[in-house]
Amino acid sequence: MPLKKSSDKISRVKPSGLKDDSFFDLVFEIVRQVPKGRVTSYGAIAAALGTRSSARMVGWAMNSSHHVSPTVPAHRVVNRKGLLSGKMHFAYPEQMQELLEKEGVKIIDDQVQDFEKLFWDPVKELGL
DNA sequence: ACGCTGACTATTA
DNA sequence: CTAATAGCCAGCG
Repeated sequence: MPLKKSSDKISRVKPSGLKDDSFFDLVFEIVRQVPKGRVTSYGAIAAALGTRSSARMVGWAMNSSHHVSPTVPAHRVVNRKGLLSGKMHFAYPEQMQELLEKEGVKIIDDQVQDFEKLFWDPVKELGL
């Protein structure tokens, strides 16, 4: 892969307004690849990046996804139980469920129905 | 600079 | 099955 060593250490800094080529961008790319009407989990994304234990950072990355373009379908990312744990971080909590249902995903009491069937595993689908 | 928090998960009891 | 605990690491007071 083309490496850009502008410094002796890996860049994790955030130069004023400039996007960083860290973990965060990788998360966004994977989330954008989630097919419509499917969902995935934070842990699955973290695992695809090789940082299974850092599932929390995936959620944190989602938090940054708001000011990233193109739009990141963060509503397709739920926790491992299929619960819409991140719904309260959207513009308004019901938005996440609305978007999912619009894509054909059934949700009852913040729980994705047929979660295992709709689950899209990036590790498996991307062949990692 | 230190400590707490958090859109999580795997492990253990 | 549920409940409690540890690990994870970037941001914020």
